[in-house]
Amino acid sequence: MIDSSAFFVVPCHNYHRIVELLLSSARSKSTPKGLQLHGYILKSGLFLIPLVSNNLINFYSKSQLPLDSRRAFEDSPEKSATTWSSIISCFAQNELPSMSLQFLNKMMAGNLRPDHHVLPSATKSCGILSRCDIGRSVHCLSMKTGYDADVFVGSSLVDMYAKCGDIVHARKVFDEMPERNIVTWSGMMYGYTQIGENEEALWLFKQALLENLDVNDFSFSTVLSACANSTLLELGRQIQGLCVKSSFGSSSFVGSSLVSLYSKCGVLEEAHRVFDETPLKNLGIWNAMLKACAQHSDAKEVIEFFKRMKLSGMKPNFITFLNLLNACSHGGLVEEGRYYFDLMKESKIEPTDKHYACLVDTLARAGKLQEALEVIKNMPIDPTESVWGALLTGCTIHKNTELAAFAADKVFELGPVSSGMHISLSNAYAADGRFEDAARARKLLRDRGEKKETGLSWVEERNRVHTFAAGDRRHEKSKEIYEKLVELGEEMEKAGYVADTSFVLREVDGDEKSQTIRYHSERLAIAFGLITFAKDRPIRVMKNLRVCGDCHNAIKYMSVCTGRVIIVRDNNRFHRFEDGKCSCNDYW
DNA sequence: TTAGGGTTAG
Repeated sequence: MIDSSAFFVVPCHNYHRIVELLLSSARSKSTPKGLQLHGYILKSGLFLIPLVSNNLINFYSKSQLPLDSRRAFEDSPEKSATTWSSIISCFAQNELPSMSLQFLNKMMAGNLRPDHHVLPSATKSCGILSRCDIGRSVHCLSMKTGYDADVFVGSSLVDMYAKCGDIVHARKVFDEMPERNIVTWSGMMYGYTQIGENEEALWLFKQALLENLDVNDFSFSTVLSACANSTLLELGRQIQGLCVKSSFGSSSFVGSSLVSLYSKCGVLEEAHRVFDETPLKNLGIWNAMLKACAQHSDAKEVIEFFKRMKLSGMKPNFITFLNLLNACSHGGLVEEGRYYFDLMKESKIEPTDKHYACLVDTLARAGKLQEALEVIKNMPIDPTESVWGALLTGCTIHKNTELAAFAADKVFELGPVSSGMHISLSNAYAADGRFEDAARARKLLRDRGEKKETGLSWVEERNRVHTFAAGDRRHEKSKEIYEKLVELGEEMEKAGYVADTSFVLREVDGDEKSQTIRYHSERLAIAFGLITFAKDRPIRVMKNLRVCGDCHNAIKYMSVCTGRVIIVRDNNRFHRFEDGKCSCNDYW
């Protein structure tokens, strides 16, 4: 029932007052007030006035009620370009991008030309759908109508191409635009971070500063995530300073990027501080903090944070659960892993292959190989490489060579395999005595001209990054680094360290094996840290691959012999070595 | 006195 008595004070002929009320309901997100207004508008016949019905469409759009918006659109007697623009933008903003494009077609079928308000919305819809093909048509349309010179249209095109991964066209549009603003620049920076060209994104940010553009929370969060991706701690700190100065320090988007930056750089305390100091916490910052705890192997704390998050009224999404499940698998928490997996279904969130991979990983690492296999068999979606890969890893740890080879077969059946996977497959077959298949896996790797990703470790020193590969002698302090490692090696052996050469897969004799292992990239990076940094400063090393078992053991001895804290981040988590122990409890 | 473009967390 709609009660119009509340509007007795509103003179019927003054529809401007109604428009004002609609606008203020949209702004204050007061849906009930808007619904009452709608009743009044219908009763009084005011919906016949285009300005009123257009505003009604916009009110529903801002209230995230696109279907009601559509009804208001249908009721509107005179559909001008503005009316179409309102409804097309409504669908683009309310997760109905396909419908937004359908309405663009309808608009054109009625001989109305899309203008500079419609085109950005339509382009945005193409970006959301990752439909570069349709996006190109909209681009052509913009050029034909001359609206491609408009800064809104151009910026939306840059973003659309970036979202579709077509950085070349994004850049072409960007370069050819007659006028650019901070939105255009942010879109371009975002595009580069999406394809891993973080340095290019940083360079653009610097240009934006030099051109005196008003950088804002959007640009800050993007550039900070570029720093996070490249673990550029010092640069990130400097940019944080700029954020604070320009009063974007309390933005939750900026906060999420900062939490992620500090977490990825191994400075967990700072991540906590940023989290605590961000006044309005959105889902992103909660997820970033959960991920930070998970990366630093604090499964219990992840669970505590999750409880706090629910108490604060924040609803989890699929990323939240991915972090929870990840924490459970790293912490060896089998029961908890199962619990959160079921909780996700209760929360009506469909598990993706990555969620299944986490569950399988948890079970398989704990030695529950048959259960893990059952989970895979009962999956409602097709198991992917990461799911079978998780089973394979567990089988390797628990030396079930037959099941490992079976998992490897399944991976092979899926078709092309990612580069690191060939080695795992080959090893699984070899362990099961299937040498021909092992050779086949290796041959595939060679045929495709792929090499195993080179293992690299790096250390940040002020604004410089020192990178090392295994056996690398290119560094200017190479001589001191190797001397340090030899000296330290002797102390470590006295303390009881024995090199375990089974981690070297190449077929070489024993001596050469221990030589190779002695100079893995992380050891060179640590030695550099030892001879460079003050004694009380932790040595932070980043690595792109997993740390091998022997290095993991060796670094424990290094922490004892030198009395230093050594923090190593591998491709998915942190190891904090202190007094001969590692924070991962040897479970990684 | 209506309508348009960019961000975080995986």
